[in-house]
Amino acid sequence: MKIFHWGVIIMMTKEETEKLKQDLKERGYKLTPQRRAILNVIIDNEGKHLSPEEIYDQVKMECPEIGLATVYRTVQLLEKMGILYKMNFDDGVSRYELVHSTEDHQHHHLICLKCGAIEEVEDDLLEVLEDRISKKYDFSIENHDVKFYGYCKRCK
Amino acid sequence: MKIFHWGVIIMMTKEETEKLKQDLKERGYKLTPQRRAILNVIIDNEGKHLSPEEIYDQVKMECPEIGLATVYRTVQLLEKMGILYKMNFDDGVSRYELVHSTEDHQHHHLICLKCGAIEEVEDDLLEVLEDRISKKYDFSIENHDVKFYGYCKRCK
DNA sequence: TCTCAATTGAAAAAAGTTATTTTTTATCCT
DNA sequence: AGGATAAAAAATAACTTTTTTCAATTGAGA
Repeated sequence: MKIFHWGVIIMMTKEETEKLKQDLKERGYKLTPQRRAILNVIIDNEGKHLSPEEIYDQVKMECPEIGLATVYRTVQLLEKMGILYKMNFDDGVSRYELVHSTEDHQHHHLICLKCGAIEEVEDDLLEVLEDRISKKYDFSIENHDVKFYGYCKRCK
Repeated sequence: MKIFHWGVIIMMTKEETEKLKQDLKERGYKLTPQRRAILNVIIDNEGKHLSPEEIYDQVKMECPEIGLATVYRTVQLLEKMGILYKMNFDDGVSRYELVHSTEDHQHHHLICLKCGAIEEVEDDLLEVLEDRISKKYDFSIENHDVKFYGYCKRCK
């Protein structure tokens, strides 16, 4: 386990690594050091919503010869496997976060218009609205994407 | 008024054109034929959520010598003036729609995962949720972006 | 260890968007 | 109307993010 000045770096446990290896194998994919390193960076930065470029910068510390294309390919793969969720905060890059297997709906995001901070909101409360829309528009809802723009406690 | 095989093309009325001219003048901008043509295309295609490229293709019928950069500059300007709203449906391009001055909140969108159709939903119903979030997270909400992904009546 | 398909890094290409430069034009002022 | 002037347009280049190509490498299983 590596320790940096700002705190403890969380890594995948042996069991998590085995689970990942298994998931990949089932689909005919391989567990390479690059893929493990990329996923580690994402786990280490939970809640930060890293872009491919940012993941690349971090992962190069562990894996200096890695290419940016590999990062793009890997996050795409992890998204397809349901391990990552791709999001867009209109800042010109795509950002990824870990899918929390405990939640059944995608959580909401609060985006500060001044400092750009992104906060996650567990609260859901959309069931009533979704039910109403499903019926009124004859549309079966699979997922939602809810963002609130405004000013955070530090900026308002 | 031009008639095409698929129906009637709606244009800005004299009054609307005058209003636009006025709005532009107040900010030191000019009403050029290109800007008028671009806005006409957007009005003609209400509900279609055109991308800059799509606007460009349409506007070239009226204005064959126009450049794509002019379309980009114009939609940016119209967005800054509060006439257009920029949106992102994760299909790789930004899309624009007219701001409806009658509604006080941005409406929601239903996006079909199969055919890609985008439907607008007037229903709001987010006040309760927004109140709760404002208090719980000490975050003042200015706007929201709510998308529901699923299957439309034709595809489900 | 051997084989083979999957994966990688490097570079080029694509795709979307923005900036630069020169020329044109809409508006304002007599 | 005509002329000055600042804004806008066209054309092109540049830029940014993401994807593709391809030869070389490597992981996983026999």
